[in-house]
Amino acid sequence: MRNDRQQQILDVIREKGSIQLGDLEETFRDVSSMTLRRDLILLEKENHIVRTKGGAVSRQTLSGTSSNEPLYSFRESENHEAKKQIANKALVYVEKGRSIYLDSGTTLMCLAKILKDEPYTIITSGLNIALEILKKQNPLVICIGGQVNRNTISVSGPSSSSFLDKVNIDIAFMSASGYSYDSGFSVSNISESELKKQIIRKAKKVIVLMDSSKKDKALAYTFANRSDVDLILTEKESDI
Amino acid sequence: MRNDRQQQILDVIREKGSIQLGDLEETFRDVSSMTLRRDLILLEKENHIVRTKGGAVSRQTLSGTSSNEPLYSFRESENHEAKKQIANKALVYVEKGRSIYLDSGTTLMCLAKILKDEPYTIITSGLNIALEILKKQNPLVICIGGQVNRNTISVSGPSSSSFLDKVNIDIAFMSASGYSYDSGFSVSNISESELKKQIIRKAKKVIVLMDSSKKDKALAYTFANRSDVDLILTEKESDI
DNA sequence: ACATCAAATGTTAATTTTTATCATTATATT
DNA sequence: AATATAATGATAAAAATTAACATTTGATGT
Repeated sequence: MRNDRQQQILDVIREKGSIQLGDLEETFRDVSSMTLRRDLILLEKENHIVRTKGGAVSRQTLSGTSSNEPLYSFRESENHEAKKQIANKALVYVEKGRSIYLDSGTTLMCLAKILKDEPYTIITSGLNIALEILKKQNPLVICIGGQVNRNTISVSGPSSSSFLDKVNIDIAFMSASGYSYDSGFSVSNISESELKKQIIRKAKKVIVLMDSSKKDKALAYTFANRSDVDLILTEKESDI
Repeated sequence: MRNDRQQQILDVIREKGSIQLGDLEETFRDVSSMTLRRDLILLEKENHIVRTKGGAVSRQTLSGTSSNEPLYSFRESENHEAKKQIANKALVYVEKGRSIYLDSGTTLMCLAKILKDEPYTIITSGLNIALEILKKQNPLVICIGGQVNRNTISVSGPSSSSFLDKVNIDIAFMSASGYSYDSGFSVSNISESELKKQIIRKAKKVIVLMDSSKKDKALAYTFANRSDVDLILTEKESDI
């Protein structure tokens, strides 16, 4: 129904909020602009985006903020089953008493939901993730400061960096918008990329949670190479 | 800034969710299509719509499935009516383009909800307040980092302080748990008290929003005296 | 391996929409 | 009334979209 490229396009649009056709042409040099155009037409038919002149914007919804409701409407989240599987795999690596970083993103939100209510320190850049963990009684929640991105509901920016100097991270669970052998792990937002770099430098152990649709994709900003991370968890049997 | 016709166009787009330029031309036969086009450009600049090829869609339908959701939909907290009154009084002091600090607390949440969707920088320690402001299109949202308090859903702590060094605050809207002539403004949590102190030092103008039930109460930690703040807003006629 | 079909993609011209520019008309200000 | 300023109109140039058809790719059955 929707192929890999189309999924990736949707991911980028959701992350950035909007896109220009020219940007897509640069990212997907191996297909014609007409194909990309057709991809956008499909995504618009599926009601995920609205096409504009020369591009498209995301229809992604911020739903009610009564702190009990999830911020993303999860039924619409793609690959939800895969994400739940990945989160379950990650659960094994979460140890009581540790200092744990949870990146932003829907996969990490899945992990946040199923985390045991035990005393650890959860550090996160995702506002919705912080609120989710707050529902539990025992974890200490630390939210990174910075400018909030409307699309990812996560903070980043220069002020985030200095904030991180002071915290220790035992284990970091990271997300990525794309991974390829040549480009490593990448996202489409530079300040989020910088934040991720810094997290990875600080963390003693780094685990990337990534459903397989992200594989062989390269986005604008690489934040890590394969050798920078300790483990990649996917929904497939064999992790990369 | 926005004329009658433009307001009418926006109303129609919001009601129908989207519009085609042709429909507008039929409705407004007395102006040229170029003028209607310019109207749409203006409305897009104001972030109320997104222009598409041959028309436009409302940002409300873009970002909200439940456009019917009432403005005040959160649970009635204690003294809710008073808080709404106070928030309305505060609204007058909010100027476009400024850098504004919103403290945590339900009164400030009231203010967050009724803030106009205009371009200012909102700095806040309240995670729920940040999320509320994020629903709007224009404000830049900056969230302070730190440890999150489960009861107030707000951040504070040593790391918050260094974060604040880098931001400027034109006007700070503060809350308090108690006020008395002798003890000044007080709260019951030391790190929140420290954060408030620092905010007040940095802000060019300080306004305290406080329903009258807080009067003549003193809590453990004083963060300011009457002379440290410029204005106190209450639900009563005469502000203190 | 081959033929065949269907789906996906590429190419190009025609069409539509948008932008840019400048002329014109309204509105306000002194 | 004179002048400036803003809003609108008209039109050509530019850009993006669509439509139509050609080509490639990938799967399937023989």
